[in-house]
Amino acid sequence: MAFWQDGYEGTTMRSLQEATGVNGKGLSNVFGDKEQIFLKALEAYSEMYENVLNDSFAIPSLVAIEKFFEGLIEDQGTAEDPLSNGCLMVNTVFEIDRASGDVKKIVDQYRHMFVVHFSKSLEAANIEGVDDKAEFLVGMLWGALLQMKLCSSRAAAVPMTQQVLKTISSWG
Amino acid sequence: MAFWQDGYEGTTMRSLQEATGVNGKGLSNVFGDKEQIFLKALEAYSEMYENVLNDSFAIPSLVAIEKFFEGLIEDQGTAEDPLSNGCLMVNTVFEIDRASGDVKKIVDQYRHMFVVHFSKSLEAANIEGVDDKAEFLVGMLWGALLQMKLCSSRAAAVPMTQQVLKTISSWG
DNA sequence: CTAGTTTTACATCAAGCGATGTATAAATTA
DNA sequence: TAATTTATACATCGCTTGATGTAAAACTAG
Repeated sequence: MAFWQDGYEGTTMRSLQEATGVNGKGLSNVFGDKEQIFLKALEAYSEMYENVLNDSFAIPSLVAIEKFFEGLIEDQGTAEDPLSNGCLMVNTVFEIDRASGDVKKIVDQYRHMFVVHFSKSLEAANIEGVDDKAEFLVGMLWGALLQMKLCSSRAAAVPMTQQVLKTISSWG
Repeated sequence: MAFWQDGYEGTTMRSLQEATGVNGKGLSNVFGDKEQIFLKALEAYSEMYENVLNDSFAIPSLVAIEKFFEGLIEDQGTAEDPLSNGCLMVNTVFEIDRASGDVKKIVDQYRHMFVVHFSKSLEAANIEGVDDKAEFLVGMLWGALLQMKLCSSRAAAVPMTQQVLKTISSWG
C-alpha cells in the first residue's frame, strides 16, 4: 500500500494512480478525494489485523500472548513485515496529529482491538488486575514497534521482548 | 519550537520567520536552508534533554530510574510537556524516515543517551543483565510515550508505568 | 453497424512550497 | 555628517501538490 510506504503527505494522487493502475478520474469518482481514499486504506489495514488477531487469539490464553510477542521479533520478511514500513496506524498518528476525527476514531478502535484480546487472554488465565496488565502489554507492543523503528532492526526489540515474556510467566 | 509543534513538513519557512522574528533572508544567511535549520533544532532539543537527564541521574541508582518513570506520568503542563507535542525525536523518526543520515545520527545518539543513563543506574545497583534491562527500560519509555500520544492522555500511561515500577522493584 | 455511455489519458488550474533577488531602512565607521 | 556596510521587508521564480476539465478510446445495447 502506497500510504503505508510513503505516508499520507508523501503519497501523491499521481503515485496512487500508478500504484493502483486506476485512472485519476476513476479514483475520484469512486472514492472521492485523497482523504477519503486514505480512510478506506486505514479501514482495510485495521480489518487485516483484526483477522490476524482473531487467529492468534482464537484460544485466549497466556500462551497466545507469549506467541504473539515472540512473533513480533521473528523475521517475517513479508510485505506485511512491521519493520519495513512500521505500523500504518502508528505512523498515521504521528503524521496527521491534527487530522479529522475520523482518523482518530479508526486508530482508537485499532488500539482497543489489542486491549480486548489481551484482556480476554488474561481473564482466561484467571489473572488479577486484568485491565492494568492489558494496558501494560499494549504499551510493550508500542515500545517494541518504536524500538524496531528507531533502530531499523527487528533484533533491537529482542531484549525488551524477553523481559516481557519473563514478566508474563511470572503472572501465570 | 515550530518544528516540534507542526513537524518538518508542516513548518514552512514563512512560519519560521514569524516564530523567530528573524527575516527570511537572515535565516538563510545564518543557518542555511530549511534542513540545516531543522538539524540545529534537533541538536538543541537533544542538548536540552541531555541536561535534564544529567540532572535526573546525577546519582545513578534504581531510585533515579523510578523517579524518572514517575515523572513521565506526572502532569507537567509546561511547554516541554511531552504530551503536548510528543517527543521531537520520535516525531522526527516517523516523519522523515528516508531522511538524510545526519538526522538518523542525531536520533540514534539521543536514544543512546537514555540507554547509557539507565545502564549506569542498573550497574550502580549491582543488577545482573544490565544491557538487556536497559534496553527494556528504553522500550518502556517509548511505549509510554506512544501510549500517551495515541490516547492524547498522560493518564493512559499510568497502568503500564506502574507495572514497570513493580518490575524494577523486583530487581532490587 | 451505429448511437449512446462509460472509461481512460492527458492538460490545466489555483494554491502553497522553498529559495532567492531586489529595493528600502537601519546601523556602523571614518 | 557622509559613505559604506548590514539588516529587513517584500516580490518573484520554478516546482509540486490536489483537484478538475476535456477530448479520445473502448465498450455496450439495440
